[in-house]
Amino acid sequence: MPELPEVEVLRRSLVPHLEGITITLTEVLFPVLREPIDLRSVISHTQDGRIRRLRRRAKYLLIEFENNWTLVVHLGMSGQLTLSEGGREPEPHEHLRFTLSDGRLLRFRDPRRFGMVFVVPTDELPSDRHFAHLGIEPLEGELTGAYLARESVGRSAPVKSFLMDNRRVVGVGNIYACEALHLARIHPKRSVGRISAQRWDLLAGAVRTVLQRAIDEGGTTLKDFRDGTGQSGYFRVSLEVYDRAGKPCRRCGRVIRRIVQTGRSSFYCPGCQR
DNA sequence: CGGGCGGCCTGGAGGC
DNA sequence: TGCCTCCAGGCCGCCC
Repeated sequence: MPELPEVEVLRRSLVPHLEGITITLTEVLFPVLREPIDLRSVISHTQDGRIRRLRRRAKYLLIEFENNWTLVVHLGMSGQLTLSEGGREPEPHEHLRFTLSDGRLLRFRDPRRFGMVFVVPTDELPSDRHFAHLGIEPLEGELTGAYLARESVGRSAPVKSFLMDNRRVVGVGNIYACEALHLARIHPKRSVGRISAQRWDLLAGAVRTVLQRAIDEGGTTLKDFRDGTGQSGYFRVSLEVYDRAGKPCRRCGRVIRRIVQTGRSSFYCPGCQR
């Protein structure tokens, strides 16, 4: 599900509801995720804690408490973090829930269990093993063609895998890698060793443009993405290539193709992308 | 050592 | 209707 835009949309949707709020009860219903939830530490550092602010790093949502601990949530492929006003009946695949001081619930559900939930002291977050190797944030001014060109020196990987490698740039997953490459008119299989400086500039701009537009549209809901209040995103209708195999390119009319690269589907236009 | 691949899970779609 | 296979937005570790 969630690439950078979806996590950012989730974060923004939760800010007005969570910042300054106190958690009165933390309950772990089903601790089994890819990394098991450490009940003791999650409960002891969030229950009775007051949320200072919500941040994001890469595809991780960071819920920072005034006790200087941070609750880290990763949605994996199918995770959802939603506020609910209704009853307290457990929902399907509900792993964890927080009761807020106003009585509402913040629920974490994740059918496929690729998500992650853990706590870490806020000042130790950068050196945590989930974060230490991460590359730059694409929307914070550091992503330039020169940076990408520099990072690609001595490599031969296809540009799509390179874009999705979070040691270089974070937040770009399968959908937005395909979309950015289409916008920059680069074939997903092109080797990073054979991309000109001008084309790197174009690609850096395309990544930022695509991510920003997706945020503006509330993210991409293919199936199950919802923000913290249950809203779907609308960027799906703006996708130019992702999941459009067999349909015409809206820019040149050629038929969009699907290929498989490192086990993932890549969608591209054989007319525009060389 | 860069990079490709399998594995982790459930559920929905489509073929027969 | 039911059973099977394939596929899905991420990430890590293993292996060549």
